Amino acid sequence: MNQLPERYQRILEAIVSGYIRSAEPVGSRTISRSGAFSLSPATIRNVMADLEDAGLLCQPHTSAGRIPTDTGFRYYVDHLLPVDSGLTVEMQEAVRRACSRSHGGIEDILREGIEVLSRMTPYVSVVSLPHFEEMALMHIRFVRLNDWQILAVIVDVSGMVQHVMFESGGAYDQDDLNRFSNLLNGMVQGMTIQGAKDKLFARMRAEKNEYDALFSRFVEFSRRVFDHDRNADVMIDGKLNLLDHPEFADYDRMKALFRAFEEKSSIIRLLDDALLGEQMHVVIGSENQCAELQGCSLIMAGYGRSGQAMGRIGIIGPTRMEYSRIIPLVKYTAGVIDELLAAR
Amino acid sequence: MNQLPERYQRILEAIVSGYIRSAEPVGSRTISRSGAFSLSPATIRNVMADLEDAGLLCQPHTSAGRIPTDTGFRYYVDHLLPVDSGLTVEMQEAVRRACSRSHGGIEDILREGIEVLSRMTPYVSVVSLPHFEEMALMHIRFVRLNDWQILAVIVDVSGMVQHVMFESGGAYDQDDLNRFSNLLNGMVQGMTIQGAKDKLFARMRAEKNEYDALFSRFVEFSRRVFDHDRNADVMIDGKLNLLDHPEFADYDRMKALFRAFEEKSSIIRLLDDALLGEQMHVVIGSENQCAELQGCSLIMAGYGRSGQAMGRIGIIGPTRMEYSRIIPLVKYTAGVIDELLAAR
DNA sequence: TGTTAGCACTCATTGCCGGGGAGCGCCAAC
DNA sequence: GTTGGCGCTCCCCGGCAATGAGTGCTAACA
Repeated sequence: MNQLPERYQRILEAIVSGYIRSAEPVGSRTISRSGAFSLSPATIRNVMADLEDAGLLCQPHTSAGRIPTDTGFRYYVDHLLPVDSGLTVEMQEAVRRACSRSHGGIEDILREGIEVLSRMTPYVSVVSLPHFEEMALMHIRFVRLNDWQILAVIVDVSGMVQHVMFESGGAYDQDDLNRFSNLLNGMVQGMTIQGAKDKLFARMRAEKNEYDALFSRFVEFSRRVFDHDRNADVMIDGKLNLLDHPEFADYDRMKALFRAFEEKSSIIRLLDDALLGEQMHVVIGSENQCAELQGCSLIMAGYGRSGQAMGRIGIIGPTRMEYSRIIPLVKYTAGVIDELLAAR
Repeated sequence: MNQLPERYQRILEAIVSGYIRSAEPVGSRTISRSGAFSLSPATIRNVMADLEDAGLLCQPHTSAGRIPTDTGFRYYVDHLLPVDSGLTVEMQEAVRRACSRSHGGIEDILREGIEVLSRMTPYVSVVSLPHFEEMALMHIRFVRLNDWQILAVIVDVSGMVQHVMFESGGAYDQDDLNRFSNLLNGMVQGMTIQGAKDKLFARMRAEKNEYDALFSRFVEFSRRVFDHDRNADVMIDGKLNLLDHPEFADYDRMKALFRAFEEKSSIIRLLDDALLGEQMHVVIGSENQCAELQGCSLIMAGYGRSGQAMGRIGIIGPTRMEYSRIIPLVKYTAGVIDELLAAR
């Protein structure tokens, strides 16, 4: 989209932010009387007609005001967003306090993060967890629960803990398991789950040692951890917020939306699709391919440690979203998470 | 409620099940033509007027058919429920297969349980987890993650696993921690969390041993596990099912309902309120005190091990619910869970 | 005494119509 | 390039009548 003349930009900006505020089509009179322009409605109408020809505005029906098209919102986000971020010190404080409250693993930090986001905005907040299989292993340990059950606890460097319970199929006391844990730790520490799995299988074929039976059992049962439910890879908070927006007042629309949140898979795809390289990513309206999420925009930012992207945190709302406030907010939140991860 | 004459019972039964099927007020003509009675609409009307006087039926407006009141549903459930349970062998099989699929802890079993319930019915399924604090401890173990972080893994007899991460505040190698784990296990195994906490505090005051610093740290940080979020004590599945029922087509009503599911606290209260002694418990319509859940009924059953109640599993739906199918289904599911718990 | 047919009545729902109002496009004038 | 004016379109809303389902009541019948 090539640059628009100054006046056109200002009028587009007025229409977009007016529409964001009111959720109603914006008419020429409204803009003329807003005081920002000393132009008559007729003049504004001419400009609006041109903006409509350019595909930035549209009319719900012949005699209604204009609303921005997705392209119009895109132009607004790319060129017209107020530099004054609208991110107050109070908001920054709230985000930082919430995220720092948790002393637990990364999962807790992220949960607090989306929780504060959906409390501070009238939208839905989402976050994708680090992909467990791709993370580096920090620790594996086996715990003897009783004669026949063993618990394997697996911790990755980001502090995510997974556990899997399996039948031991033999008599092992805790000292056996401790030795085995130490052995395993020495072998796989720092590797990814996938890498560890490969190495273990290779080693298993190569040597027959005393831990063989237990060991193959562990590999077998740990598949439940490794091939774990991808739906658990995303957390969502504030779904109810969306019910307050007039664009979702339609029952079927709302149903589709909640179905998407329940399924989670389309949300995961949406978060994953964005190039992990970019810091901020804004998907506007029909730019997302998910049928249930038509009419929604998604603002997201990557988080991670030492430059390594681990996942994305973001906000989903109606296309008519307060971009000027949400974009810096999401960006700031991702930054806070980065800091907290770096400090571990 | 005293016993009604045979004909009154049969007509009430016809109205209730008709209303359950159609969600529409049932008129005298409909019943007369259903074939079950060789009575004219006029006669039926007389009976219906009497049933209305008795408080079992009501009319949405003067010239509409009748719908059952909550009292009417209660009478239906208590006296008229078909003995033929409506629980097919296929349904039993499906429940058993789903619950047995998980080889993990009790949490997985329960998750599969409510998942199959909400797939087999058009309602919401809920389950309360065993109260962690009241469960007997099976195992505590400490894992050294790195120089400054320690992970405590706590397993209760039902197989629920909780973990808490804390700063060690000193140098401990894994062997230290193993010794400490063994010591602790010897002390608290079989006790409830609450009992263990009390004992640990007493012991801490009495003796000063080499693990003191670490130990007090563990107690301090484990409060996060012990005083954990009660919202996690209930799982809910199939919320979307409710959107298909006409009684929740009203936007505000639906909003309130989803808010209740998001908050979870009222669901927990509802599940907890029922006397744990009773096997089956049916709460009909306004019998529940929760404002957001007006117009809903709840059918629940206790599950547990060796006669000891651990929690409750149930189904929430509109007052107009298929009681004849759901009551035996919930009962059966709870039974399957009992069996699986007994087998561990 | 229980059952039935008939009739008048009530009330929600639906479709239709017309007025009011918001907003636009176009045009002519400045 | 800007403005005022005019006619036009379309949504929205209230009123109105027709429809239909279902009731209560009453009188007649077995």
